[in-house]
Amino acid sequence: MANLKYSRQREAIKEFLASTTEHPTADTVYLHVREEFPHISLGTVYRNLNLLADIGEAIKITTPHGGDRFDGVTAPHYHVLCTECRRVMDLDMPVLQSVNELAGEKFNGRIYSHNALFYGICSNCLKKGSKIPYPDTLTQ
Amino acid sequence: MANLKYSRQREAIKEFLASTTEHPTADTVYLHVREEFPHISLGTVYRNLNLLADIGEAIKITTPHGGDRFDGVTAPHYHVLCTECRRVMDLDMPVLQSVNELAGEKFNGRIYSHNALFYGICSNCLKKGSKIPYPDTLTQ
DNA sequence: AACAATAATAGTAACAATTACTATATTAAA
DNA sequence: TTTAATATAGTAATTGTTACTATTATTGTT
Repeated sequence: MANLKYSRQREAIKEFLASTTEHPTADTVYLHVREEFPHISLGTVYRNLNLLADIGEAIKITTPHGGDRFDGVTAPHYHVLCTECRRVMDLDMPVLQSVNELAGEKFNGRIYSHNALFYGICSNCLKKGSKIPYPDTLTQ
Repeated sequence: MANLKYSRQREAIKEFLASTTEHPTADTVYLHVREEFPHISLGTVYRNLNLLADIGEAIKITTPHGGDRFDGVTAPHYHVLCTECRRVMDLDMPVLQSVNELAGEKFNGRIYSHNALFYGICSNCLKKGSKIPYPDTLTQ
């Protein structure tokens, strides 16, 4: 593993991640960090976000729409994707660690983790009259 | 909803999806269907795969690496991603429908489904000596 | 404080996956 | 068999992301 060297840009990226629960994309992080570092490059943002994810200081969330999102909260937790506005929200529900073993029994190999993405309509979009889409089972 | 009109290309795509459990990418589908339709365009493959997913005759699986994958089996089920060889495999385990309600209690809105992707090492890669990577918790 | 070794950066180009566009062809139905 | 609608092939454009490179910043050492 390569030695990490401090960088102010990386620190700003971490701070921004810590300050939001919006699960921003790399581009959103870029737009915000650019307020402090007007010359920061998008590549630097990507490199650092991936680095943070690699060393376990951030989580990369892959969703069916748009680019990957990043989360500064590294404690295992699930997410909800509002399929109307495409916001990604935290779900304050314990991670079902036991399903890894359950799944392992059915799998010819080793399972060490899982993630779950819930699909729903957020309260905001419900207010606006959004309905659950068809097909209502999008389980991958 | 637009009226669907039969197309031989779409039929071939469906047949190929039905014939495999490999969860192919659009490109892989393209390469195979091209054996029967040498002039089929990649755009046609994408359009039809997305169409099939929209009408519930296929499932689109988004993974953290590489392009989306497609599955002709539409009954809800989970998948395992081997983080070594990146194969996506079916998991023969009942979908935990009850967690949707569980999650709904914790979410200010409506939840209608979820998907889960398990991370592991397949038997093949275990044989080759592959180990579980660090961090061992990749739960998004 | 100056130096050397290493890692990080900005800026740009390249890449991969996917969608959009358009003129032609196929399908379905009158 | 004409007509209207949908689908196609081929291509260009877009999006999200990574790779490259010369320069700069960091860190440890004299």
